[in-house]
Amino acid sequence: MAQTNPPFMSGVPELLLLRLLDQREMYGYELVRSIKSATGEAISLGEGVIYPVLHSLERNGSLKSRRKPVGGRTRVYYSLTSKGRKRLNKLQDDWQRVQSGISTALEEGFAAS
Amino acid sequence: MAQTNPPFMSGVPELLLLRLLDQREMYGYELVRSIKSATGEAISLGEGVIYPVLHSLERNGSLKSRRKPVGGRTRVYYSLTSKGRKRLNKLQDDWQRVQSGISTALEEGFAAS
DNA sequence: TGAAATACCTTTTAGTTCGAGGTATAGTGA
DNA sequence: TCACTATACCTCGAACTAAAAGGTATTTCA
Repeated sequence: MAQTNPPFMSGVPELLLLRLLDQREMYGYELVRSIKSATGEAISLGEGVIYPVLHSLERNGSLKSRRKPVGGRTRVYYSLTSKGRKRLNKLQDDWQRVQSGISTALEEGFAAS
Repeated sequence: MAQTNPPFMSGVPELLLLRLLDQREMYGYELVRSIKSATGEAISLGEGVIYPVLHSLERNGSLKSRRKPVGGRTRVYYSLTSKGRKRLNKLQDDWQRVQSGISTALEEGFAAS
C-alpha cells in the first residue's frame, strides 16, 4: 500500500535525525530505536526511511560518517557538520512556524462571539 | 522550481480546509485568504493548492458543494459532510500525535547531565 | 540447529504540494 | 473610454519523498 505523503510527516525524518545527531554520534540501526524513544513512542520510522535520508544528508554535506568495527560487525557512525547544524536550525524554524500557525487555526473559535 | 513536499506541509492543506469549513460554509477564493489570517499569516496556500484539494475532498465524500450566483459571478460554496467531520477528527489526532512527539524530541537535552 | 537480533542496504510506489499559467467578469480611477 | 486590479474559477507538470517490502550477512542465544 506504501502510504506515501502520510499526514504531517514530510520533513520529519530529516529533522529528527539532525536533532539526535546534534546530541551525539550514532549509527543507523541505533537511530531507528532512538527516534521511537525520543518521541515518546509517538513516531516510528523504519530502516527503509532512515538509511536513504542518512545517505542523502551525507551527500549534501550535512552529515559526515566513519566506519567503526564493533565485535565482528561494522557500524557506520554519523555526526553533524556545520552545514548540518545550519540545516537543523532552519528546519526547527520552519517547524515552529507551521506548528504555531496550525495551533492558532485549531484553537480559534473557542470564544466565537 | 516547484518546491514540492516542503518541510512539514504534508496533510496541512487538507486539515486547514476541513477545520475552516467545519465552522462555516465558504468558497475557494475566500478560503485562500482565510487560511492566511486563521494561521496568523504563518501559512499561505495558493489557489493551485486549494482547488485540487477541495475537488478531491468532494470526490471522496468529505465535502459537498453548492453553486451560488453572487452579483454576476458564481461562487462554489463548500461544507462538511459527516464523513468530512470524521476525517477532520482523524487528522487532528494525527497532528496531535506528531506534534507532541516532535516537541518531546526537540525539548530533550535541556537537563543533559 | 535454528531463530531472533543486529546491521547494512536498494527498489518501487504513490501520491501531493507548489508554481505557473489560463479564462472571465466586476469594479475602480484617470 | 481605457487600463488595471480584484474577484473567482480552473488545470497541468515537476519535483520531492515517506513507506513497505525485500535483500545480504553476521552474531547471539536457547
